[in-house]
Amino acid sequence: MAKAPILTPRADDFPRWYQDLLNKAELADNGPVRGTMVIRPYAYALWERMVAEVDTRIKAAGAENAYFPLFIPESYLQREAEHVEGFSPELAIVTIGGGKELEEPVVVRPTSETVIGEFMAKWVQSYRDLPLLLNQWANVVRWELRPRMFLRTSEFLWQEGHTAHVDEADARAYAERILREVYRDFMVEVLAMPVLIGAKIAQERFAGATNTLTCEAMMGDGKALQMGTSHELGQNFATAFDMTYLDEHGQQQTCWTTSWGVSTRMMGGLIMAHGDDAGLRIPPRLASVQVVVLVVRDDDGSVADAARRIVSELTAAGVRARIDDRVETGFGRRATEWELKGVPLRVEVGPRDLAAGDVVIARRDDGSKTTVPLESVVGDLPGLLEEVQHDLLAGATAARDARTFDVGTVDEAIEAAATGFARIPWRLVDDAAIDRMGTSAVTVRCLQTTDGDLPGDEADDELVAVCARSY
RNA sequence: CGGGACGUGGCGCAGUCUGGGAGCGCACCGGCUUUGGGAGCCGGGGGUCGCGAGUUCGAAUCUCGCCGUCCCGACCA
Repeated sequence: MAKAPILTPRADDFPRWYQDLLNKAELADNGPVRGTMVIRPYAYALWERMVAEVDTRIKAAGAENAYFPLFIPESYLQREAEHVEGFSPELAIVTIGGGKELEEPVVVRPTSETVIGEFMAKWVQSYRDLPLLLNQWANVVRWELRPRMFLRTSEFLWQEGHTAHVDEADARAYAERILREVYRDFMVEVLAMPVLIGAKIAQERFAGATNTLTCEAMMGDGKALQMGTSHELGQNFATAFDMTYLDEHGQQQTCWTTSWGVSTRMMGGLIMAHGDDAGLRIPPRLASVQVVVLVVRDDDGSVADAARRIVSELTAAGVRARIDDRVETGFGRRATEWELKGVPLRVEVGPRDLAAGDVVIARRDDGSKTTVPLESVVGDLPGLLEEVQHDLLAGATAARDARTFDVGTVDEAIEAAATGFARIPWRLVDDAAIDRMGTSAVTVRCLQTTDGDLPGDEADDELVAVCARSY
């Protein structure tokens, strides 16, 4: 009598579960060119919600949006040695335009430090022009050898912020501010993902950065995912692009710059952090559809009328609600579809409910159902959405903590990282240890203070290295 | 890019070893009955068997090449 599972159970084959979910929840398809993907409307609606929430926070941090070209002269990349070395293997380069060989090949941007640096240099003349705080929403291309939908695709959508500052302290403070007030705040408060913040070790830094800060999340299989990064670029790009200004003493100075980004990779993180064997579980503050009002059946049109009334009242109350009145399709199928898509709350209305003056509310996060009076449902739902939001974060935090282990040796770290995160004193991790962990696919995800904050002035031997397998 | 597995209607697969009718389940379309957890019955539509060569009277099936997908590794913000 047991039906075949809708999705491959996560415990059986996590990657397969992920693929199944992308298909069944109508999130994405592979594109015709290897490594590319088509983002379907439901997933794109979620991305648009992410964009809206992140964009609001970026603007609150003082940055302005602009747009720079997709094509970058190859020579720009070459001006910063580490940068070009880091990106060369994954560049897409256009050599023919308009049917003719180009005099200088153009690269399809893998990131825009170089073009933006060129223009920042032009725009910054005085210390009064600083800080210069820019952001752009764009697509970028990095030719990937091993693509994975949303997590690593050859083309992806993202936001890249680029800023220039008078000195190192100001640049550092801004890079940290973005990490805390934009990225972590968004991930914790909206995505309900309890991300760790920390600094990357030298080997894991962005090509051309002097310091890379990161938000790391734990996925449902215990592996880590880098959800966003904020870089201090020192004066590397400022020097390469002659980004200078006159200070208040009339002295020529070189800027200090930062860059920071989050991408459609966060979609993959959202899926793998909250998804369960029945599908997605979208946190309410993110959800493009927070409540679906499902007409169970309708003999005379009265049920649909009641459902429409609920939807319009919810909409008026600021809830993102929609109706499902496809009564020609069975109840069970439709309930299953909305579960796959992770809609946080489902309101079920049928003739029996209506006769009793009730509706049924089903929570996606814990599967519970409660019957409530029709009159109170609209008033109750906003609070219930917040409760679901809170419980998803609490659940993800508990799941992460249950798989996080403080260890005292590299061997223990490797063992703990097989199922989750290992926290080990950084002073115990030398180059040989990093190599040894590497053979078990374990890497240092970030360095933190013992209480989980960004490294500051403390000596290295007081820091903790969080180690894990990762995507 | 190295190792492995796999490409057959939208999805999941059988058929390939041993060459000769392109099939099954789900999904889709129509009708009737249904509708409180993945509906039932009847009737339908849809596939150059990944692509290209080759062997053969004849290729989904054998050979070679290429492309793609998934896993592992290397690489990678």
